[in-house]
Amino acid sequence: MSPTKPKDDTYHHGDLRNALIAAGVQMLESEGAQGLSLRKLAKQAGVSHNAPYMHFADKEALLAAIAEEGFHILTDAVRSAVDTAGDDWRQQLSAGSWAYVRFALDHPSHLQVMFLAYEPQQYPSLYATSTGALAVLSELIQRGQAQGKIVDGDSHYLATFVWSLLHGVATILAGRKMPPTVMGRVTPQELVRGYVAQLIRGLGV
Amino acid sequence: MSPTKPKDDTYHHGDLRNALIAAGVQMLESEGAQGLSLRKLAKQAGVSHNAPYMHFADKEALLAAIAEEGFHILTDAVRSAVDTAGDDWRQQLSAGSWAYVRFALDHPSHLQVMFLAYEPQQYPSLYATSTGALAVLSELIQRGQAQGKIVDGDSHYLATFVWSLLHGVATILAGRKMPPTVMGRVTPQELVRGYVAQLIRGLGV
DNA sequence: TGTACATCAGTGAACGCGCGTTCACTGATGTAC
DNA sequence: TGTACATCAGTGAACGCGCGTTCACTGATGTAC
Repeated sequence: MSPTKPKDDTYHHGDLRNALIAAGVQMLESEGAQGLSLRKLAKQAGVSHNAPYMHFADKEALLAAIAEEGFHILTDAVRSAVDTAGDDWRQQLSAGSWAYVRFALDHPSHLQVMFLAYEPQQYPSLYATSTGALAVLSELIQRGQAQGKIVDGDSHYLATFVWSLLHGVATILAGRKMPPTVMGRVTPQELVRGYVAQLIRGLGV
Repeated sequence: MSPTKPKDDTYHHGDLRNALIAAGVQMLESEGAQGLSLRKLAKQAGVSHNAPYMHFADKEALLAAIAEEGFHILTDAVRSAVDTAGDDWRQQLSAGSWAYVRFALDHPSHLQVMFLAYEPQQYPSLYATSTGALAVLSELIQRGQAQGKIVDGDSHYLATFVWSLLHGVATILAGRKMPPTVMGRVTPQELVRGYVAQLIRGLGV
């Protein structure tokens, strides 16, 4: 067994912190936010129920770490969708937008935990990470402005506008609140695509 | 004691169902969604801890009723803001939008409970009520179209676009995720006002 | 009007459970000499 | 290289608690006759 490998069956877990976070991500999917408990996570990580306290002050701290991981996953998903969408700027925006909403539909409980009102001073790292997707949108908008596809103006502010729209559809769809009069005619992806088109029309030069 | 008055200190509560819902609304504010329990609600309503089962099948059913009440409150707030905003259409949209977001800021835990993914078939009344604010937006947009303030097109669809934007800002602000680079310069109300202006510019004729 | 009775909306005790957290502890690891 | 020792990351038992739900029950109310 090489010393760089994660060691199994040892007294020291080696990477319990990350194992707990991973278990949390998975458990949010299978049990929902309500059913997530410290003890279950410890069990899932194959460790005694109080071992988590070596790495997290309390349950909320662990929850915050799981939320932060969610923002990493979400940001990566949006970024990679944008990066692989080809050269057309509108395509890039559309792909990134759909990636955002798809995350919400695939992981509704995770999104819910991510958008709890954590005290920013208490979890500065979470706070910093939570604007990752916004940063991607911001860059994208700057590129759109450079290419003359979209109005000039504070790109960061415009990005929050787009973010709000995306986060709204995402939450409404994930909460099953979009009325059947709309969802009967259109898939979620088509809806988002339509919104983005509307958005570009609105922000167009 | 007149027979039409709600009776105090009787064996039969008289309006326990609504009392439990009211207690729930209040408790969401004081304790958050996590801290809401059947037993506490019963206690708050001055009734034994299992009396709620006379009116609700289980905890989720009570939660759904509290969510539904939230949609009523939200819808009324938006409608009354629109109705009292004077004759200017833009003012009406702006006022209604701010009412929506303000509800989220004032009652973040209630909003959270409202947007859980309840099974629509199981709670049809909740499902119907949940689009109340959207209906108000829809009427407003139709009025805007009639007045030539805004592009033609499916008003209901356009309303979901506006709703998504509003719900997004609301959730992002309530979850304390709007970056300080934006919030340092602007109040929530100014932000929403700016978004609405941007929206009208985008949807303008 | 008085009475019997069905129905409704509560009570109080009890269930089993899983929770977050604390405590004293111990095995594994790394390092100074 | 070997050894002593500090430090770190776990364990296992125990705490007190509040939870949702079930059960057998009882008081209050309305109605048929």
